[in-house]
Amino acid sequence: MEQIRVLLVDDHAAFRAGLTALLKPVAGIQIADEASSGEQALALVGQVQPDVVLMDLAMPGMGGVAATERLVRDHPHIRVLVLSMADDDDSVFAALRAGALGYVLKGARKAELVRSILAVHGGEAIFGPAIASRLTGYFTGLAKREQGFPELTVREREILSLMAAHMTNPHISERLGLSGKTVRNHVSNIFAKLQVADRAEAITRARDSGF
Amino acid sequence: MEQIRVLLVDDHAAFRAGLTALLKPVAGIQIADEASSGEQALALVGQVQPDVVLMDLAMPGMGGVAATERLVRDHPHIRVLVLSMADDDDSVFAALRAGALGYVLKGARKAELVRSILAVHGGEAIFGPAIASRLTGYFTGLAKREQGFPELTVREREILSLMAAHMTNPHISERLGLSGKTVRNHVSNIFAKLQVADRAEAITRARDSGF
DNA sequence: CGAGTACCCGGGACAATGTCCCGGAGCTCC
DNA sequence: GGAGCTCCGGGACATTGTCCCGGGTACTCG
Repeated sequence: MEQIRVLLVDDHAAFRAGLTALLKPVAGIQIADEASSGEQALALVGQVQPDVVLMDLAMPGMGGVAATERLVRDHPHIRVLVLSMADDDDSVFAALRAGALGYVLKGARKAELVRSILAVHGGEAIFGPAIASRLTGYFTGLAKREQGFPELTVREREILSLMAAHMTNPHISERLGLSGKTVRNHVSNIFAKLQVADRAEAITRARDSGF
Repeated sequence: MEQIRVLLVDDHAAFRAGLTALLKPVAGIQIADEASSGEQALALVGQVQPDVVLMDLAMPGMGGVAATERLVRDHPHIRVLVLSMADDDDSVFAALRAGALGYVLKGARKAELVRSILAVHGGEAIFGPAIASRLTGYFTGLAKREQGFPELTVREREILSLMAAHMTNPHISERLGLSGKTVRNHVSNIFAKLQVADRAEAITRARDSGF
């Protein structure tokens, strides 16, 4: 049976030891090595060749976010699973932006942790319950902003999309073969329907609505 | 051992049958019922009381997205795992906005599917490999947009933040006790530094950069 | 101390943007 | 045959943005 090689990155030796003891008896998972800092992790991945890196975020020196960013950039085949205490929005989204495939809190039960390692190893993305609620909150929050988007005519939607692409009125009129005046009138009507005062706000609204 | 009650929602009877055959022998998972449309699923959840709903997206009548939206709104304790053919951005993010906790492609292997059901049942969020890459692309794409935000002076940041609040130049000048002309000049300088042409784009940039 | 630099404050002249009017053409629905 | 839209444009006007300009202040460097 092929083993999943895991690299542990955490500044607390006791936590690494506990994790090793927890994962040692699991079939299919093998602790390849440990690192106590982001710098050390980056230095080790070359020779250790892990499949999955279990990454803590709060560490002295280079934090887990920066380490993750460099790791996924230099070794795209390695999957990073963040294992952190922090469940605030900033930490979660910073890890995601850095390229982490998963995010699990340190309080996770063994079954959840093992499942997460297996999932991440297969290229799946997985997030613990507390993190999952932040993620869905993020997207359904977006959805909420979408509601109440007024109905626009075909022409108006066409023009709004060109506006959202940061085109000036003359460019739009040229593209559509219209008079500059007509475009400005359409633009004005769009503003009225969206209940906004200017181009800037109209584009913000359109963007938030996934236009 | 407690069973996870799963409700299958898909308009193809053959696919439901295949899925049932696949999941039947799995310990801990139980197919509670099947539905062939979004409407039928909504009608069934009350009496079936599933823990997890396996939801297809492309269905005649009410689609999976709309069904998911109503389902999570009316039954927050039920977790929705989308099982779809579509791997485009629109489908994935529409499902997320609707409140789905997971998204797996129909080509997924049995192990991945079972793992996803278990994860979603525990409140975790999980996404198949193809979907995971879209998700990380979304967030690392955000990160890319954030970089390279030029340095602005104190005054300029002050004015930009008021612009982002959709204030007109006269309002800004009044608020700051400046001449309207001065504000316009500041605004113009901000545009030059941000390398944008108008208010709209400046605000978009500021927003994307978490200003 | 003087020179240079960066920031802040404004004016002038001009182009682009947006507002509130107006009328005409096509189109559907009753 | 209206009644009500959407679309197309004009006129007059205010706002916004651009590219110039100069004066004042504060800071650093030689």
